[in-house]
Amino acid sequence: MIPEATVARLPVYLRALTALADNGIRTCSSEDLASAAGVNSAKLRKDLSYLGSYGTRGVGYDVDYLRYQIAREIGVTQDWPVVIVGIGNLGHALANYSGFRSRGFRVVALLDADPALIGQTVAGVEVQPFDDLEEIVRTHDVAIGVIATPAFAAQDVADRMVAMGITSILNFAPAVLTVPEGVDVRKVDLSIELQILAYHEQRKAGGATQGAAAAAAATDGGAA
Amino acid sequence: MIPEATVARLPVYLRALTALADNGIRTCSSEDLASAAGVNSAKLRKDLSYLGSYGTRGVGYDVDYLRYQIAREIGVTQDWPVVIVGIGNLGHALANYSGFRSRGFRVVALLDADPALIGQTVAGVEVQPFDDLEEIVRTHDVAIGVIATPAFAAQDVADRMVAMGITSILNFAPAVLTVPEGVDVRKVDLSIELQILAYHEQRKAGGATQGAAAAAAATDGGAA
DNA sequence: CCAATTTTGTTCTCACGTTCACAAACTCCT
DNA sequence: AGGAGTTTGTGAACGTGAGAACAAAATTGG
Repeated sequence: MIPEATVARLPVYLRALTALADNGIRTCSSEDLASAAGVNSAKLRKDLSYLGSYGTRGVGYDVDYLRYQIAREIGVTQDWPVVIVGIGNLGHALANYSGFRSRGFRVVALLDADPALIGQTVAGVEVQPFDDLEEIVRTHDVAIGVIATPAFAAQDVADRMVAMGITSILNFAPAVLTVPEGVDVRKVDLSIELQILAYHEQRKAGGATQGAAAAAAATDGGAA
Repeated sequence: MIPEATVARLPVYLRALTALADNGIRTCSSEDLASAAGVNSAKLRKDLSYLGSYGTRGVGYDVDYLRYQIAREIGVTQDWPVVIVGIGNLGHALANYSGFRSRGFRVVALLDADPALIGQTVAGVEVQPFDDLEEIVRTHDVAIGVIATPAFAAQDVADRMVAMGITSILNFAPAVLTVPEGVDVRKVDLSIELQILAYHEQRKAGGATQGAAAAAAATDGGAA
C-alpha cells in the first residue's frame, strides 16, 4: 500500500520530529520538517499523504500528533524483541547501541557459536550458545533477527532463524542470503558503501583510472 | 553515465566473482553470476553492458578478467586512504573490520575527541586527537572519511572534514548531514533498518495496529 | 564448411519514484 | 464578516529503473 521508498523515509521523519519536539517545537510546516529530515517538502507531503491527512492547511503539522501517527504506522509504539547472532566486534557494538532500545527494540538475547564467549556479559545481557535460539524465539516470540557473524556462517544462521519462525532478518555479514518467500532480509554492507563512495570519488578525481594514490603517482610524468 | 542503481550493485558482483574465483571457477554465465549475486540475469547483463562488452556470446564471462574490469571501474584497484572519526563501540568494530583492507581501503588514522582514548592502539593503529585531522588529510591525501561519533557531534565533524578537503563521507551517526555541493555522503543507520523491518513485520502479523507485543496483549479482549 | 545450440548485448515496454504546480482549506487581520 | 495570506494534499508530467523478449555472435558437432 505505502510505497517502499516512502517506508524507508518514515523513520527519518520520525527522528526529525523527535528532535523538533526535544527543542520544544509543537507545530511545524512541511518545509520545516523537510529541511530537518534532509528531503524536499513536496516529497515529504506526498509521503505523509499515504498515511492520511494529519496536517492542517494554512498551519502545518502538530509535532506530537504526527510523531505518534508515524510511530504507529511503522509499528514502533510497541516493543520488538530482537536476537543478535555473532558477538564479535560488530555484535558488541550493536548490543551496546542505545538507538535500539530507545526506538522500540529490545535485545532479548546475544548468541554465538564460540564457546569462549558463552557466559560473558555484553551490554547487560549474557552471551548464550547458538543452540538456544529455538527456546529464545519461542519464549519471547521473536520475529526479528540480526546476523553479525562472518560471511561463511551467515546462511546457516539465517536458515536456522527461518526454521525457528523468524521472519525478518537484518544481515551485516558480507554474504547473499537466500530465504523463503515471506521472509524479509535487509542488508547492511560496510565495504559496499565505501566502494560506492570510491566510485564517485574516482570520477571526481579526474575521470580516467586514477584514485588518490594513482593521482599522486601521476606527478612523475607520463612516459616512464 | 553509469546509473546509480547499477553502481550500487557492482560491488556485489565483484564479491560474487571473488567467491567464484576462490572456488577455482574460471568462466561463468550471466545466469551463474546472477544467482551468486542474488539478482536476475537480465539485470546483471544490463548492468555489465554499461561497462562495456566483456563477455563472449555462447560462452559467458572470464571470471578474472571481469573481476578486474569491475574493480577498475569502481576504483578499487588502487588503495584508498580512509580516516575514521569516533572510536566508540562502532568505531572499534570498523577499525577491526577486515573487509576494508582486503577491498582496497586502508585505515590511515583513528581520531577521537575524548582525551581518555588518545594513545590507545586499536587494530594496530594509535588513536589520535581530532585536531590532527588536517595534518593527516594533507599527509595521506585522504578523500574518504568515516563518521562513527554520537549524533550531536556528527555535523561538526563533517564540517571539519569538508574544510580539510575530504569529499566523500560515510556517516554512521543517526543525524542528517548538510554538506556543500560536490561532497558525497552515504548514510548507514542501524535503527532505521530495523524500523523498516518492523513496518513489514507488523503488516505480516495481522494488518491493524499490532506488533508482537500488541498481539499478545490483544488476547485479553477488546472492551476494557 | 554449415547447421544447431548457447549465451550475450540491446531494445522495448511497463512500473515506480520524484518533482512541479495548483486548487482546497485554514488562519489572521481589518 | 470578508479578503489576504499560508500551507496542505493531490493530480499530472517527467525521469529512472526493472524485466521480458529477441537479434547478434560465438562454440560445437557433423
